[in-house]
Amino acid sequence: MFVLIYVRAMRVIFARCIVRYTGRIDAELELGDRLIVVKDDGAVLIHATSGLQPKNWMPAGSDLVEEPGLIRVEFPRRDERLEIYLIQVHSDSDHVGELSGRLVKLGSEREFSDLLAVHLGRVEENLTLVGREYRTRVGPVDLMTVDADGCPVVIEVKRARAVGVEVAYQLLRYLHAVGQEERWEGRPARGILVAPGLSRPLTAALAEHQLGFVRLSFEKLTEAT
Amino acid sequence: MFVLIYVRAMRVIFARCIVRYTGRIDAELELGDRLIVVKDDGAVLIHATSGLQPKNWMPAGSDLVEEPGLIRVEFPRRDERLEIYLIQVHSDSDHVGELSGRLVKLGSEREFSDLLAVHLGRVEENLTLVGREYRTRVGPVDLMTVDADGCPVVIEVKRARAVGVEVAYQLLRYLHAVGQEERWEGRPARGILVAPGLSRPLTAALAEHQLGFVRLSFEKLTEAT
DNA sequence: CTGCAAAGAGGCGGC
DNA sequence: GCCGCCTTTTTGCAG
Repeated sequence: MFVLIYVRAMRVIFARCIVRYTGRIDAELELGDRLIVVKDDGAVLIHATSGLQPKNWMPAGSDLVEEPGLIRVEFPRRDERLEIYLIQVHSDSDHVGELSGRLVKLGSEREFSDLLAVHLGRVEENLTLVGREYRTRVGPVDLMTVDADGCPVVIEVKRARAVGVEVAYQLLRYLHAVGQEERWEGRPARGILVAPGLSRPLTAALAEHQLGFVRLSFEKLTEAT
Repeated sequence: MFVLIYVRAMRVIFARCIVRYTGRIDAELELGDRLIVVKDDGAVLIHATSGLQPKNWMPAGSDLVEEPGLIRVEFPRRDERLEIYLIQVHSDSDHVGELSGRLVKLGSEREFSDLLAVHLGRVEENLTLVGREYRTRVGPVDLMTVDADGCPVVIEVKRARAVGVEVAYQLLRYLHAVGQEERWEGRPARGILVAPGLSRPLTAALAEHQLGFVRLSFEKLTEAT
């Protein structure tokens, strides 16, 4: 009797190598010792001995061809190509994984927005939710609402500590689009940013363009409800 | 006689583990087999057997403490913490790298912009360069120029294949700021986007706000000059 | 597939 | 340090 276990393997090579990438840009990684990770879905990573980011990589779905001293990786659909010239292989081993548990995240912006949708009073009194990820011509509004007068109120939610100026213009862009929609029958639209904090230039931009701001963090919202 | 070689090492563990991250969010990576990479600068990566991105990570500069069956990684400055519970270690080895060559990239936006700065004629005739990364109140303009009439012309350069609507508003934001600067003595400012391609909504937005567009890619610019 | 925005984004350059 | 923005961003989601 056999028991079939869904097994996934990855190959890990530590080698002195030269790597060339061509596709979205052209890049050459000069001779050095690197960790090369080849995953079973075609993803490839080239890591140096320091630094968080990989020096080179190829996406999942890549095709891999091996010749002596050379690993070719291709992603034809985007015309990307990676060549790993192996000068000296220090180690080369396969690792078989039989178990792959999920990654569970708590506290993302989506959650913040979900929670805020049922506590609109924390933003302003007498707001009614019209839609989440409400679609406009120029992108989705986090929380589309109307106030007691039936005027549209666009709410943009950010979870990041420091929010930059570009957000004021993101909000203005949505307001511009919402202002052109017929369903509001010409009533003026307002915009409100909800975030834990602002950059100084953003503070100025919000004032200049008469955009609202409510200081609120995910932590504050969860602990107070 | 001793020869001192600057050596950099990284540790590579393949293990069945549970990982908990707390800091910017809270996350739990459930029991599974993962590749754990610990670099000599404190960077830590947790990779599953598939997928390009690490499931968890910690930045370079992190502090690492090891106990039996547990690796604690901390980044106190940002109050981030990672705990790796090692249930079963399949392999654990150190890799010493003696050589670390540079990564040389060709074709980034900076280069595109540099090249365009000396070939302004490809954008429009009779433009004069005023500055690169020209600072305004709301962010840096890629190429600040003036036309033959002394009117300011803001040029935004994008290298990506498909550019989204938000770029039209980035340009409008710069135009708004430039329009308030005294040095132009009230002359009207124009904006031009240079990119290889546009999304359909962006095409509409550029027309609606009377922004210019020049279709040009890094490849085209290099081959034609 | 297109289009847009979030990400524990990371990393760079300027001030 | 703050601030804005580019990235071979990657990833996810909706129409």
